[in-house]
Amino acid sequence: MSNALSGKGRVSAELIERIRAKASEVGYVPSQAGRALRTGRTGVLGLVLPDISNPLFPQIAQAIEYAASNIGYGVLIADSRGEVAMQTEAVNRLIEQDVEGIVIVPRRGTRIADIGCPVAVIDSPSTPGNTVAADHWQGGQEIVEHLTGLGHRNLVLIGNNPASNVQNDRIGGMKSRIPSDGKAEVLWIEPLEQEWGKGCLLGLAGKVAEGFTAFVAVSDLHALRALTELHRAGIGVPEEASVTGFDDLLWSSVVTPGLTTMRMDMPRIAEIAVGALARVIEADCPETSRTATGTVASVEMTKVPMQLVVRQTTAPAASPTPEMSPQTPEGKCLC
Amino acid sequence: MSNALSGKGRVSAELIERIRAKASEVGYVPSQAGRALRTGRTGVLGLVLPDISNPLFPQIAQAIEYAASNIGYGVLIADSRGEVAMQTEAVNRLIEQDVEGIVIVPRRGTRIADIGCPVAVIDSPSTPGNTVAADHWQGGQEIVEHLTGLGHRNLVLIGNNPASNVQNDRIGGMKSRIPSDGKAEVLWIEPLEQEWGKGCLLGLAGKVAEGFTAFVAVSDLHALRALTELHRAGIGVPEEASVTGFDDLLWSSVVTPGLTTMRMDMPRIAEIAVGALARVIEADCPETSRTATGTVASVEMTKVPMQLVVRQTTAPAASPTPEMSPQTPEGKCLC
DNA sequence: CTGAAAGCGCTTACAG
DNA sequence: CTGAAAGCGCTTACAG
Repeated sequence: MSNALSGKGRVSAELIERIRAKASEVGYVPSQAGRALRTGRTGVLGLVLPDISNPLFPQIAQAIEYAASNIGYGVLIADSRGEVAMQTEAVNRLIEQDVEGIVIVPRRGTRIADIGCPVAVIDSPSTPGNTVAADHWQGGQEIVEHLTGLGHRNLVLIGNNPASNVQNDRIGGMKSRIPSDGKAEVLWIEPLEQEWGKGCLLGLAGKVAEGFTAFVAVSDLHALRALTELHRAGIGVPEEASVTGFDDLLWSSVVTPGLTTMRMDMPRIAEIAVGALARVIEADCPETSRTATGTVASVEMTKVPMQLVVRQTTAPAASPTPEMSPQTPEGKCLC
Repeated sequence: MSNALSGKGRVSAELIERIRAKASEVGYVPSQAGRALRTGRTGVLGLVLPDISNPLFPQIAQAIEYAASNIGYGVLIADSRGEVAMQTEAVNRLIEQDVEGIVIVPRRGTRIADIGCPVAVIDSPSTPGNTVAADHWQGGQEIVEHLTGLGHRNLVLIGNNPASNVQNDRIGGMKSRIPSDGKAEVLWIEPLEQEWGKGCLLGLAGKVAEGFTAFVAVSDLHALRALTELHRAGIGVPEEASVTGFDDLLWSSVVTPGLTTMRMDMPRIAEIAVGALARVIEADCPETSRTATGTVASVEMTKVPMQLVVRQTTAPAASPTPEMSPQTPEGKCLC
């Protein structure tokens, strides 16, 4: 009977008739609850995010939601608000809500225990038990290659947390591409978890005086800070110094000059994470109803390349091979 | 029997025994699916967001999730990706997933049709059928009062979309507080939906020459743009001109000088929206099982005041009543 | 006061 | 090839 609706059995005139009948009845919506109970499938994935201070939140959440809805899953969010304890609690809440799998962007330094449902972890490739991540190392390499290609030799690398896998990967990649005739200095600008300097300086002007011509930050936030400090010190960007960031946050294209940065391919990352989850869920399901266990161990870790976004904060310092003219902003200006 | 677990009936030794038995069985999790089917309650709310380009996304999502989980609801997200058609589709997807109510942050200019489930709308107070919103008008008033209090008389108001209720409320509020001995000029800086100026200027330096001393933007994004343009033009902020934004986006405290801005009380807004939903859901439910209809009409529109956040981009222009010293950044500096 | 039974809406083997 | 029945896990009136 309901085969008509689901299109399983073979009906012809009946099919159309039934569908009409059902559809006309004040908009029949085939309650997920009943289906869920019967099939053990809820069609819902959980998404656990670290905390609001992560400016990538929107990109991640949107990408996961998109990838999930594309293959017919809903996404239940849970925010761990930066506390490790909350992260576990968030996971439990999601499980109680019958999610079939969980995508988790772990809080820094957190290991994900083997909970009783499939899990996909999005973090740095250096994180053990990870599922998918941007290739931060390669990102670091590319941004430095971009700068050295422009002729820069002396770079200041700016990070704020030596304990972060993501930042270490990025900086490691950067270092690996410093040419033999160049040098790099790492500037860790903040004790962990601390409010940012309000008016306190990093001494970037001094670095310029020392001969550094490029400031390579591990995030756009740091780059923005460097940018404003250089502005204040009267150092022209990109004429006298180049600045780059990471992540291509929303405002990065808005500041003047626009920030050169590396972008993660979040849609791809999300697709892989959600796809991996869907695979084990759909393989697991016929057998074990709602006791689907185990992490997504079968899926080996995937690294997704990052993409260089060249804007106006990078330019030839003393360019032997000028890759592009920073004087020509792409896009027309209608002001 | 299961009364023991739920704590309804009165059992004493039995209670403890049962709980032990259940709890020991590989961690009994009282499947939402069964409960949902029986009670018609899924305990899940939907959240429909406009699109990723809204930098408030994280604040909103986090606040809603927090408010919802506080009163025992989960949050299923749906992103309308900026398309009006997708918004309806997103709502339908959520309904199919048996959400009991929907919080919707509508796409600009969209009216929410009466769908078959309780809805709470978060938008500008000027939007008809709204449930709760920040008091953007009052926000505009306060930011201008802050500036006039510092002695500013000639203000440039910066917006980008005259069709936005939010922006109009903010600018309306601003205008209403321009003193009789002052003047205000509105600068609409962008044709709708257009890529931002990459290097193209707003002519802010000219405004300064004309005697304007404060630039009051409807969003931090615009303020940041103004800030960088003034920097480039060699105009000191806040010495020669003050700049203010709106929304207190993440990076607003990071730029140097920190951006003075108005902040929405998102936790409060979320609490009201979710609370309104919960009220009609829980009132509605005993009678109509899963056919809970109607919008949250019973809840009259609520305006939540915005809060001034003073940082370093505002200062006395020619201050008759200096409210605070901008030279003293709050917070210690450990650099 | 406690335990067995009915039924929420669905799907899917199973009998007709 | 089609229609009636069983059962997913829960809750809640109802009989003992």
